[in-house]
Amino acid sequence: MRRLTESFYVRDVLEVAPELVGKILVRRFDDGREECYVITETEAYRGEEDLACHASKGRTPRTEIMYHRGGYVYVYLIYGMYWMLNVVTGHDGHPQAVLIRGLEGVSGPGKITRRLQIDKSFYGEDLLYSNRLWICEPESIGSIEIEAYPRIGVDYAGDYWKNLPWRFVKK
DNA sequence: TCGACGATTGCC
DNA sequence: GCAATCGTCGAG
Repeated sequence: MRRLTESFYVRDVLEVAPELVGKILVRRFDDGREECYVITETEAYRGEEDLACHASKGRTPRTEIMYHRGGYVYVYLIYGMYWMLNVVTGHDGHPQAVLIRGLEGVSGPGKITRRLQIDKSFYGEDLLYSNRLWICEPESIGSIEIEAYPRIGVDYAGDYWKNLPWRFVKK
C-alpha cells in the first residue's frame, strides 16, 4: 500500500478530515507484527478561533505540535486515562488537527489507542517517516460515502462551534 | 504550588 | 447516572 505523503496532510483540516475516512491506519509493533485498520470516523479541529480546539488557548507545550506542518501526530491524555490520537494538518503556523474517532472494528477514540498501544511517546511522531505508525491509501479505489455530524463532547465551546458538522463518518 | 476540568469509557 | 484518574493550564 502507498503511504500518504506530505501534500496530503498540508491542506486545510476541513479537506483532510473527511478524506482520512476510508484510509488505512497501519501500526507496526516492536515484534515486527503489523496491523491495518480502515479509518471510519474523524473530527476536525481548526485554528485558535475554534473554541473546541485545544489551540484556542494559544501555543503551549501541549499544543505546540499542532502549529507544525501537517503529517505529525498529536497525542494527549483525557480524563486521566485515555490517550487521543490526532493527525496534524495544514501549513506551518496554522494549528489544526484531526481526531481519529473510529476504526473498522474499533469504535471510540480511547479504545483505538488502547488497541494500538499508542501513548504519550507518539507525541510528535512523523507519519511520513515513522516505522511504527503511518497511514496508507487503500488498494481498492472505490468511492466512499461519508456523512457529516456535529463533534462529540464539545458543549463547552458554545452553540456555534459545537454545532458545526465537523465530524465525518463512513456510511 | 493548588485546584478545576476534560475531544471517554464502562459499570451501577 | 456517575466514578475513575492525572496532565494541563490558569489563578494566586
